[in-house]
Amino acid sequence: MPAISKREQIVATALKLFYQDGFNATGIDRIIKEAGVSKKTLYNHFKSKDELILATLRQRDEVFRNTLMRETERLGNTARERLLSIFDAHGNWIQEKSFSGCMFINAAAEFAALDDPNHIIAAEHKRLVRDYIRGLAEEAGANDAETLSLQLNLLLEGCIVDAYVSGNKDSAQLAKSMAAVFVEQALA
Amino acid sequence: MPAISKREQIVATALKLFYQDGFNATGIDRIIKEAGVSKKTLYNHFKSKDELILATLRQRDEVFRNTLMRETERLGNTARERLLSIFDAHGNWIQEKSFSGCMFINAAAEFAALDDPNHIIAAEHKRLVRDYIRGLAEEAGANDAETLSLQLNLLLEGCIVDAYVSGNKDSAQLAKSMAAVFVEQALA
DNA sequence: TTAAATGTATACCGATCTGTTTACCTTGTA
DNA sequence: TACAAGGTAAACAGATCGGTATACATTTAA
Repeated sequence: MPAISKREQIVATALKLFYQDGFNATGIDRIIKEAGVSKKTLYNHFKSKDELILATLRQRDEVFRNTLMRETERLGNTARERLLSIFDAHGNWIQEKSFSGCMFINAAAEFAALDDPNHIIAAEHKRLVRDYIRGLAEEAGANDAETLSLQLNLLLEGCIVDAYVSGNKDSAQLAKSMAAVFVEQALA
Repeated sequence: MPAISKREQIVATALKLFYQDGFNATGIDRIIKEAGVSKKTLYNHFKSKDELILATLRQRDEVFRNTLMRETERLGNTARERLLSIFDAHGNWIQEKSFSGCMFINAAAEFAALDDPNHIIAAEHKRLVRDYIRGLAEEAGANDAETLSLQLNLLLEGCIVDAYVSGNKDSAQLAKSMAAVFVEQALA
C-alpha cells in the first residue's frame, strides 16, 4: 500500500486545479495528466466528474475547517480572544500565494441553482463555520451568541470577497477591527 | 431603426443567461436561440464570446450602479440616511426572484486570474461602488470617509454572499444594523 | 506459482464547444 | 428600380468535452 493512494492523488490534484482555475474550466484530461494517473483509474474511483467535484469539496471543507480551528486556537488563548483571532487566521490565509478566494463561494457561483448538490455543499460548509463561531461565542458567554455569530460570519464573508475580487490583502485586519466592536458589545 | 437593436437584444439575453447559469456553462448556441438571432449576427457585433462577456459586464455595471444609486436616493433623503438606505436597496435586490448573487463576484470566481480582463472589470465595478459610498460619507461629513466606505463596503459584500451562498434573505437587515454602528461612530 | 485486482496507455465515441462560411432573403434609401 | 447593408438558416471545421473500451503490464495475496 503506497503512502498516498491513487484516489488521494486524484483528489489533491483536482482540488488544486478546481480551486485555481474553476470547475468548468478544468477538464478531466488535465487532472489525470497532472495527477500522473490514467483515465481509467480516475473513473474507477469516481463514476463521474461531478462526483469528483463533490469529493474534492468534502475534503476541502474538512481540511479548511480543521486548519481554521487549529490556527484560531493557536492565535488566541481564550474563547473571547478566538472570536477575533479567527480574523487573523483568515488574514494569514489571504496572504498565501495560492489564495484564490473561498472555494465554496466559487462553487456556488458556478453551480448557481440553490438545489445543485455542489451549491448545497457550499451552504453546508458556511453553516459549519458559523456553528464553530457560535460555539466560541457561547463559550465566551455572549449574551446573544446566535446574533454575534451571524455578525462575525458576515464580516468574514466580506473580507474574503474583498480580498479576492479587489485584491485587498488588508481586509481581514479591517474586518477584525469591526468585529471587535460587536464582540465587546456582546460580552459587556 | 428598431426600438431595440440586435446588439441590445444579444447583450440582454447574454446577461440573463450568464447571470443565472454562469459564463462557461452558457454556450453561444443557447444565447442566439433565446435572443432570436443568427450566429452570424452575433459574431458580426462581437468578435468573440469573451468580448460579449466583457460587453455584458460593462452594461451590468452601468445598469446596476444606476439602479443602486436611484434606489438608495429614493429610500434616504440625506447623505447620512443614504449611507444606510443603500442596505435597504440591497435588501430589495436580494429579495428579487431572479437574484443570483453579484454578477461580478461570480465573474471573479470563474475568471480567477487577477489579470483576466473579466476579473479586472469586476474589481473596477467594486471600486466604483465604493467610490459612491465614499462620496456619500464625505457629503455626510464623516470624520474618516475613506475608512467608513471600506467598512460599509465590506458589510455589503458580506450580506450579498451570505444571501447567495446560504440563502439568507435577511442578511441586508443584519448588515444595515451593523453599518449603523459605524455610521454613528463616524458622524458623532 | 498463479490468478485476481489494479494500474497504464491509448484509441475511440458521441456530444458540444467556439467560430467560419455559404447561400439566400429582407429592407431602407438613392 | 437597383443596390448595399444587414439579416436568417444551416452546414461545416477543428478542438475539446466527459466517458468507454481495448490491450497490455504490474502488483498483491492465496
